[in-house]
Amino acid sequence: MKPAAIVVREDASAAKPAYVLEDQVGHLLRRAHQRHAAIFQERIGDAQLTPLQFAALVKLDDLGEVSQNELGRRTAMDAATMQGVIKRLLARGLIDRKPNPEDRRRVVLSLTADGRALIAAVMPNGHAITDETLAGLSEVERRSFLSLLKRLA
Amino acid sequence: MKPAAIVVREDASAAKPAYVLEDQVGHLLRRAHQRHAAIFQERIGDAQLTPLQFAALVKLDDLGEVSQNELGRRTAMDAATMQGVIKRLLARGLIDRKPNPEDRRRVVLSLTADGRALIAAVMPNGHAITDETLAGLSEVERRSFLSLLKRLA
DNA sequence: CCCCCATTGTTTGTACACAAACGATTTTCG
DNA sequence: CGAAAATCGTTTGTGTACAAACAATGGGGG
Repeated sequence: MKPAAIVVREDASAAKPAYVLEDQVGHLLRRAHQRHAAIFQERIGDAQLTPLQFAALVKLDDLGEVSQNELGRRTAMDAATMQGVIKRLLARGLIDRKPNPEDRRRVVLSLTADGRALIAAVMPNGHAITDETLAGLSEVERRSFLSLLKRLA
Repeated sequence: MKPAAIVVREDASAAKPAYVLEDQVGHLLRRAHQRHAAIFQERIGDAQLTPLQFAALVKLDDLGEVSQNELGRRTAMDAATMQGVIKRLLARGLIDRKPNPEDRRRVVLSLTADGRALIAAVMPNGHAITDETLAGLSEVERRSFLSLLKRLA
């Protein structure tokens, strides 16, 4: 005869592990990113400036002159996305764009005076945004979180 | 006379804190999310299924019947985004949609047999995706990271 | 009962995000 | 040298993401 123990838990704990959406990294990363975007928009101080546009300006400020694809690599945007970002920054007169005489495939991007002024003005807000996003974590937790996140990215 | 120590470091460490794009939470969250999306697409096992569509199906599987806005709240999508997701799932015949007789503003969403079959088939891949995204972190680090991330989201 | 207000789902417009295919160039290598 | 391969920037198409405005409906409070 079959011992009862054999069928115990067939329906409960022994079942396949539940897929709890709220516990999945992907879902949590998406929500954290959404929250950050909301904080950014509210705090950056320039209603038109988006996170990607800000990132492009910051990198351009660092690098001086770069090609479009190179800037894309430094800011983790693909070439197609870069198109739109550059177009909008050009339209606002924040960046300059000219052909590269040494390589006719490339363009040379750089900040305009307006671009430099804007980035200088909103840079402190960038720090505040990072801070506000991490509010709720202690100093130690922040360091730990950022270090782990960096390894995932 | 002025002691030299007073002006030491005026230009270097004492300058305003540098804004290093690569160290900002927002940028890291964005990149981690990008990487996760790439892993998802490669591993989910259904070329048409996106992370949001998968999330909607999972929640619908949990809840049985829900309204569109309610499903949006449970999956962190706003009403406008939900429109597109629902439209594509309907087009593929994975979900069903009918009016709610008790409230003529609402619709009732539920999985079709095809939807249930698909979600059952790809659920294990969902776990594998979470796992692969967290590869590189130890068990302890994963738990720590997820717990901190959850507090940010 | 009726007016105010909240909620539901929809539409429009802007901005990422990426695959895929393209022409123009530059580089590499046989 | 010259053909193949790689890189650069562009375009098209699909799919999030969200603000803002909308009509239709539902739920009170006076």
